[in-house]
Amino acid sequence: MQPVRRATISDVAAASGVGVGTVSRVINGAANVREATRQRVLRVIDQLGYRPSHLAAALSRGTSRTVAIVVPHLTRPSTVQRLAGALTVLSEHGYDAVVCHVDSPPRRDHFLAILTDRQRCDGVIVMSLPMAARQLAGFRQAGVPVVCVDVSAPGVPQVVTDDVAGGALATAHLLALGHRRIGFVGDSAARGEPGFGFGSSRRRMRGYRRELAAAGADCDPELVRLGPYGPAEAAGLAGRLLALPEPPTAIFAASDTQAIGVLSAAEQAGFAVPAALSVIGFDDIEAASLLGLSTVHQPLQLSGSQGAQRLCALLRGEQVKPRRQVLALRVVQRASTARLGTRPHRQPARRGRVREPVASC
Amino acid sequence: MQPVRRATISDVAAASGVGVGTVSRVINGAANVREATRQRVLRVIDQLGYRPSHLAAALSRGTSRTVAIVVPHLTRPSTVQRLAGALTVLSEHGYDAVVCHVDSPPRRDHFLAILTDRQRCDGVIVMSLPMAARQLAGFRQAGVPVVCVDVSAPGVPQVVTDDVAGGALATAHLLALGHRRIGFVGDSAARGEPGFGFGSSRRRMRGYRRELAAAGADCDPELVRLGPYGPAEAAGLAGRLLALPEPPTAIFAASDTQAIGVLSAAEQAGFAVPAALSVIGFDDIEAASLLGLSTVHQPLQLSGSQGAQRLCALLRGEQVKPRRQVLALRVVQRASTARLGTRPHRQPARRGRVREPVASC
DNA sequence: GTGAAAGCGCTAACAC
DNA sequence: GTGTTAGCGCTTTCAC
Repeated sequence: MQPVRRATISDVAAASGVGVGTVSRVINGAANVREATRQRVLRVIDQLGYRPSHLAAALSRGTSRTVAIVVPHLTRPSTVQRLAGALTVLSEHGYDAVVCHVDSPPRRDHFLAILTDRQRCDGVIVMSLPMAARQLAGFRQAGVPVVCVDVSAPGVPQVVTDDVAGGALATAHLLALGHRRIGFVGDSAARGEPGFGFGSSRRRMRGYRRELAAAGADCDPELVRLGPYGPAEAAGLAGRLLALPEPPTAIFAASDTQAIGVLSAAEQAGFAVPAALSVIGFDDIEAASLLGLSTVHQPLQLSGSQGAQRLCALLRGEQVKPRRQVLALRVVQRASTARLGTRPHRQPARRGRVREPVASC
Repeated sequence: MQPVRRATISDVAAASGVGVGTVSRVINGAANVREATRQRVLRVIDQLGYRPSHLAAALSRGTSRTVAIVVPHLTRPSTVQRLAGALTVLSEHGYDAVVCHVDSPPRRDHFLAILTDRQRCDGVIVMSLPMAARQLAGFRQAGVPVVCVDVSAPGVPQVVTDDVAGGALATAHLLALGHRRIGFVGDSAARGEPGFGFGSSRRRMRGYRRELAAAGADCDPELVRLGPYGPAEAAGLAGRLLALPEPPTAIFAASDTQAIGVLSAAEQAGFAVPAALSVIGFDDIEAASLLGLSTVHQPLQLSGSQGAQRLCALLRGEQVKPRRQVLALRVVQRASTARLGTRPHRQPARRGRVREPVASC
């Protein structure tokens, strides 16, 4: 039906009686083209149904205008928000974004390896994924700029939060409410997991332990329960916590998703929240405010957009000034945490007070 | 530090004393290369730190091995699952996936326009986004294969569910439990929204109306409440429904996310679920099972992977046989729906019974 | 099994 | 302003 051989730039040039250079200028909106010429070329382009070749342009130009985003756990609410933030910025800057979803260590290594191909992408954003020294060296050697989001890497521009401080913040909030027996529900560092052993859950737990120790509170190892990420799993862990002879009066979950599991377990076990059990999460995803969940807020979307912004700056040849950008964390108190011993007074479940900003940009 | 000019294939050829053709064969794992030669070339590649140019290879080959996914509402749980399903399959087939996140009609049109560029992508997957005839024609003319997921388009291979039937299914479930006054909470077709006026919510509502009419049940227009997507918004709508002089005894929400808002509103308004109010959602996202939410299950991830699979087949030059693939829907009953008039008997909140499969593959 | 050479379709530098 | 030309770095015949 359609002619098999599609028009190229030189077909357009010939048909409009100009050189390919001029056609190229018209296509790319260069200023130095007479309006009449421009119109004529445009008309021919339309008549011939000419569409420029993305590849040829990119090869000739020497840059693909593509950025790769390497990211595990895509289906977690926090991850998606980061991704969305990055996509918006990249798109605004005219970059295509190829998303590399990491669902296993081999896949991670695969992506990290091929992205050092020449002219595959102009830069890459690595989210929540610790990189091996060899992989970092690979990018450096290939001259492919990298920006990390939610993870650190030596010498790489990064947008992070202080998870340890955040864990401490959550714990301090509970301590301030008079709690002394505070449980923790977080991720086990499952073997074979993409970010094996270095996730945010671990760091938040460190903050929890530090704060407990500083307060001289109960550091019973039985109060710490780790398992696979997921609300149902967290519910299971919390259930066992609540079945203890001396159960905790408060639980800090490493993420809101897990905190939701904890809430569910509490209901199941007949612990009224917050009267009999205080619960605090981390992230401040959308569901948190709906459920009246107290949590540690972090700017998820912003982390993604900032990461992308920094990469774009890098690609413009600019320097990114403080290598490490630390985003602010703050406790948002809602209806799931209360003073120890308080009777079930109904609190507004929707609006939360904001407290204690921490860290800076 | 590093030599500015990086090695090309001809550098490798020269250094290993063979022609570029041979190097190309080695790189691409072609069979007809003597083992000794192969080893020698490989060694030189390593020494020179040679990395093939993705762009040059693609241009020369005439295909980018890239697939674009155009998708709105990325942060909705259902969308992410579809996306994840597609990404996995594409990656397995060696395709890069560029994700085009549509957050407004102009952006949608922008993406749909540039994706018809020659050699930009080998094919595109359009999710949950109705396409204009002109856009469809654009792809056809450009020879870029398109597959739709969660949306129909004339002449385009598509993976969908029967949302109307799903809406009817949910409603029938409530009717079977004895409910007659059944509310509906769904999306308003907000002007300026990407998929203006043709979302799944609308179709599910049609099924709801049809089923009510067929049963001769109450079709009070006051029982239908539409608003912007989101749990908080849905909670608001449900709140007003429950404040009615004669409130509904059951509510069907167009998505689980909105159903969660309804649950929250019910709690707020003092309606015990399911004793005083039955609630059913749609999608069966992870949170649904945790909250014991009855819902209409649809295979989200599968829709994405099937869409990708079909596109890959298309790109292999194969025919995709039934143009329209309809995925099965079924009601999953959990703890949020019960027979009208039933007293608050505790049901297991986690495990659900599965009922009434509908439609086929 | 291997080398030589012809493109792939465009951008950018340079001359007019 | 506009035309001409030299690459961009690879894949792929086609001989040998």
